[in-house]
Amino acid sequence: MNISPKKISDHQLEDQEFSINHQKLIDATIETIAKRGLGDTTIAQVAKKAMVSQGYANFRFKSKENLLLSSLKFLSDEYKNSWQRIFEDNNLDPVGRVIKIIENDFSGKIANRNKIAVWVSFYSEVKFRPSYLSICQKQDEIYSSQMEKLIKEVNILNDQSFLTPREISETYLSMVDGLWQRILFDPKMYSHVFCKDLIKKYFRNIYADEKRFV
Amino acid sequence: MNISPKKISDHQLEDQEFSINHQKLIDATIETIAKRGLGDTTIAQVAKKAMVSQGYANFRFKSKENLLLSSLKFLSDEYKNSWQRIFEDNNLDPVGRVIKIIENDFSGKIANRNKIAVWVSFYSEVKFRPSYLSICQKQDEIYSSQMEKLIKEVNILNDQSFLTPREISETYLSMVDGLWQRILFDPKMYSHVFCKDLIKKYFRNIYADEKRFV
DNA sequence: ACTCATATTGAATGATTATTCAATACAAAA
DNA sequence: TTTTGTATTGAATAATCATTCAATATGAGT
Repeated sequence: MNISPKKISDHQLEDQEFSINHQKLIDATIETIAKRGLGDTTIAQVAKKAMVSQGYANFRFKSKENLLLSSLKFLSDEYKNSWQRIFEDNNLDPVGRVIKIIENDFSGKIANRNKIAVWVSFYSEVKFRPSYLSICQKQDEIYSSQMEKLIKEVNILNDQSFLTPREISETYLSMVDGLWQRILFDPKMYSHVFCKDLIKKYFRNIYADEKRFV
Repeated sequence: MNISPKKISDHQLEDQEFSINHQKLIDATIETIAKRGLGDTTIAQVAKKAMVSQGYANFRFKSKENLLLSSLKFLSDEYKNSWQRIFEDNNLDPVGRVIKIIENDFSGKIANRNKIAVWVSFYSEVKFRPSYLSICQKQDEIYSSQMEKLIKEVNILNDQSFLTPREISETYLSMVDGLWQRILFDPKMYSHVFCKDLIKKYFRNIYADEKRFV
């Protein structure tokens, strides 16, 4: 892999959003990474899958690095939208929201093997590419703080004194990351039902009176 | 008499293990992956770090793929040795062993940022390289079953009826994977102490009478 | 129909890198 | 010392790819 980054302005970046080819290329990038891995993903393959010429793909995104970055951003935004909606849902009580969050984190749309493969590919490069880190980290901080706030609300309604909201939230986050990774190894064993049940049992154990954590 | 350099007998393969250069190259491979990432690791860099010629590195390991595989195997064995010893330690009672396992999983030798970076690099390729998967998976199965057995012993001595040993063990394993990954993002926040305390609190919550899980 | 600006192509370029192998160093035996 | 087998080198090779860009297509405005 040999990437020479080329910076583009924010304005140019916004203009990109209006092109149909822009999204076609991002989709093709994600599919290709999921199928062959980040290291074996070439512009030629992505362009072919998106049905544009190789030269065009490079021209549109200025560089391979930028295409990858845009794809990560897209995935990151998609995920964020899915949980943001739940945290802000006033029709649900705190426990109802926690359950929705769990269900979302292991829904077919989010926790499927292809998307996880892409996530893990980017994670693995985070240490070497500050641009990846900033996208992932920023999102994670928001998710993390929202989750902690939500647990705080749950704690008010359900007596629970030993563990702090921070601790419960961090435990949840690390379990999700770990289970996602395990889905890659053995998707049969780590089925969505298995993962959700495991996490719900964790909560059930903390909030013994709350029957909704089956 | 014309022996192809590609085919090496089992005897010769064992000889490899005794070669100083063999280990020098594996160490250099791990260092290079930790520093630059799997995708940007070249034979030339590894050879330079190991202070042998580029041609030699390839000759010795037959291919780059094989060098990477051998490095993964080495890391895997090193980790396995560290926990195997604890599971078999008869001087400790079950809870004592659990605590040692936690301490080992977040010791400086195991959970340092360089080694985690290498692990995650290989994990991210697992879906595309069956040879990586078989090494990682086999080890994980043993660890997993040993852990479950250990928790079973703990359960006998400490009253705990709601969660099965399997569930507790799976929760632990996923938390470790998740926390390791998080150490890559933010090693300051996810310090060894923080990680160990988080996991101990999990156990303390399950086994309320067991004071050793601080 | 013509002009001009923009979109898209695809072949050429140059850089990188795994792999090969003839040449050489080395050391042990004779 | 000479011979002989093994260890190691490093330069050449061939393959892969990101990137460039001159050429061409497209389509809107006149």
